[in-house]
Amino acid sequence: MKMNKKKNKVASITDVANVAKTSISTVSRYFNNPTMVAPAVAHRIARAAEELSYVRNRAAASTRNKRSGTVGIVIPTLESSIFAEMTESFSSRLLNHDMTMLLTPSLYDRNIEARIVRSFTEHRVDSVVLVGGEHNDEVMDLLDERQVPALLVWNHIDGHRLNSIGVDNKRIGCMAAQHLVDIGHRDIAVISGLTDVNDRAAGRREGALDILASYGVMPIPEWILQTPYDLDIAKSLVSNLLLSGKPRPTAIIGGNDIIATAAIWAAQTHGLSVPHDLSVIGIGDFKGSAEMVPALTTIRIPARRIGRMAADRIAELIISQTNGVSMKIENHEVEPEFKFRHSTAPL
Amino acid sequence: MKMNKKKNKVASITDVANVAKTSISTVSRYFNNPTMVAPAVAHRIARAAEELSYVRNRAAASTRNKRSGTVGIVIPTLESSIFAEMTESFSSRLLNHDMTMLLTPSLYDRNIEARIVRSFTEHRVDSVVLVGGEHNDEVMDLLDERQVPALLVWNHIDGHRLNSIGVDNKRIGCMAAQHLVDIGHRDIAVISGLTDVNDRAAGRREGALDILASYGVMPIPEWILQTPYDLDIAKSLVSNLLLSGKPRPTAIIGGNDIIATAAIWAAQTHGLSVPHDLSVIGIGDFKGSAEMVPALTTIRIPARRIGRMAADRIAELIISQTNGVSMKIENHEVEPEFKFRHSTAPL
DNA sequence: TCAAAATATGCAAACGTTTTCATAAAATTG
DNA sequence: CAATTTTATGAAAACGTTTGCATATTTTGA
Repeated sequence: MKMNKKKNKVASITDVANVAKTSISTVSRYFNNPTMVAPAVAHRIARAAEELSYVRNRAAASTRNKRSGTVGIVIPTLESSIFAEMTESFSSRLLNHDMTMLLTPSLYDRNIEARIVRSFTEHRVDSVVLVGGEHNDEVMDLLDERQVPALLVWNHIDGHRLNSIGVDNKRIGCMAAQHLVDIGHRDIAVISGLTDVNDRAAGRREGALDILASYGVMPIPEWILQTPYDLDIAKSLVSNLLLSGKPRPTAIIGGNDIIATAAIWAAQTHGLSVPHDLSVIGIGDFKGSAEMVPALTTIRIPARRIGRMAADRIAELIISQTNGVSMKIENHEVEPEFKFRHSTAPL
Repeated sequence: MKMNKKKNKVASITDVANVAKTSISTVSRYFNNPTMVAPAVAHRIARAAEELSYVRNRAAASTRNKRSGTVGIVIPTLESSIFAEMTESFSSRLLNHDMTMLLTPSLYDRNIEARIVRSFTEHRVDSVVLVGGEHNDEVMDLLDERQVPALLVWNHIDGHRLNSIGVDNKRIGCMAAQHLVDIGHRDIAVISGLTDVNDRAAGRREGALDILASYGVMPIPEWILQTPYDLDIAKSLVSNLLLSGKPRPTAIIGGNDIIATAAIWAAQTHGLSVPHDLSVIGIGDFKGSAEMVPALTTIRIPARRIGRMAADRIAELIISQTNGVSMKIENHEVEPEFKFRHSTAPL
């Protein structure tokens, strides 16, 4: 039965120092740089900390040393696993660098995003990662003024003023369209995500349409559609397209695997067989795309790799900023990968 | 062209006070309790803050007032959208309470979970949210010693020493089994999640088997299986089951919608029709379960509601702790909902 | 009009750390 | 063994806030 100095306050570094009969400086060093304290003292500190169940206060530490050990990431959504894989690998890699992730979904709303980034800066995150290249001025200014190392993930944006790691969405759109053309399709619908709030979606659509145009098989306007990344909405959109009574496309490019999946289910619901009656290609290669029936032909975006690279890059940026050396902006492109499965077939 | 007091340091409350010709106390009050400062002064402060692009430092604030404005939540995984809906509604509701979420996935590993919780306490989160009822002693001790208000979500655990909000998983297991029995099935396989790392999975399986036993239709051992919540693995597990050459069940209870979906795809891949040749029921009602073909019969867990309630409860716990009043532990049960769709049919 | 009450402000201490600088002790060198 | 270098330690300042207390100012009430 031990008694605490102050009534049920949690132990501070001072308490540990007292019990260990040493100074708070030494205790601090013990935790941050164990090798510089003598073994005997180290042992006393360890015992004291144990006995008092001391937990260091990183918030307090950050007031002095500027580093909070957190990095904030805002992603459009947690749902539908689009960013889940990336975030998950990012987070576990970050743990290796002894940092903690602050994650908040913005629901594809740039104003919410701005609000979140502001909150992040109030908490003095060491770094911020954002999805895509389009952000409110407020966000850019904030990051700029405060010199917060920032990283854009998911798409590659050549020459962006911020670091980025991701894929070239336009190129991916091209690849998808090219595949369908290659296997003989000419009547192709392009169903993208919401291009005004989502630069990835815009890039992909642009790439797809470019290719189609170059082959002289530009879709009729009714075949160029947009939908949120939502199975429910996308499925009914495609249902309408298929049931309109108008000429039906022989193939559909989905802006991502969600849309492609929704398209397949819409077709199946109305008795159409994929790929026999309709070919569908997606983008992303999300969890489950390879297992569904028919397995989805798609362009794989290496999400886990992006997450891992992002974490490493962040760590790099932070230590270099701590050391006062400024790093060159880098825009790194990662390679997409075409996955030919069973949801597309030659005409 | 304005010049800063110190070379390119970010503005602090002191700088704001100087520019606004008032004291830091007043500036502090302006941000925390705007009504107590006179309009004229408030206006000067607002201008000064604007001019200096001042961002308050909540990390510093927390050293004095004990509240960091963050809550830490650890969930098993970000993937497969199991917890995504809950987390998303939790997070946006939390924003209403002016708090920020620290989220980290534990990958169903209790040691990682413990490590994360420790990191959370180092960052002095105001509260911790955990999924399920089974956690390392270290976690429980830490929460206990430091009196961190904690909340368990996802399953209802009567009489747990921590607050909880969730469903009764055993009961859900019962509902699923009951449905299949009701529509005439007797040869039923039960494929659960990993029961040793997942008390939800264990509860569901127990409930299902209880019901089946009570009808005298206990599955043969080969029909009681476990798998991680992974479409890939689950699908091949079910494939093996269906192709074993041994007698085939007429129905499968999936431990969650992932497993159920995998079961359907496995069946379809091998030319079996669902629900004609095989009925499949899931648990969860994840995104897409209603849209797939056939639409999945499942027991809905109201994830968004749980998330919202959790955020509100957390806010409550924190303010009551700030005020020094201690709240009674509450274990709140939320109602699951049976969704009869097209993946199950009478025998 | 004057005392009393309410309101607005500032001072200074406190929060729990890290880190610079100085110094004491120990190890190394010749 | 003395002179020098290395290592380990502590004192104290600093980080950016909040808040209790005291005081100055304004408002209220009779």
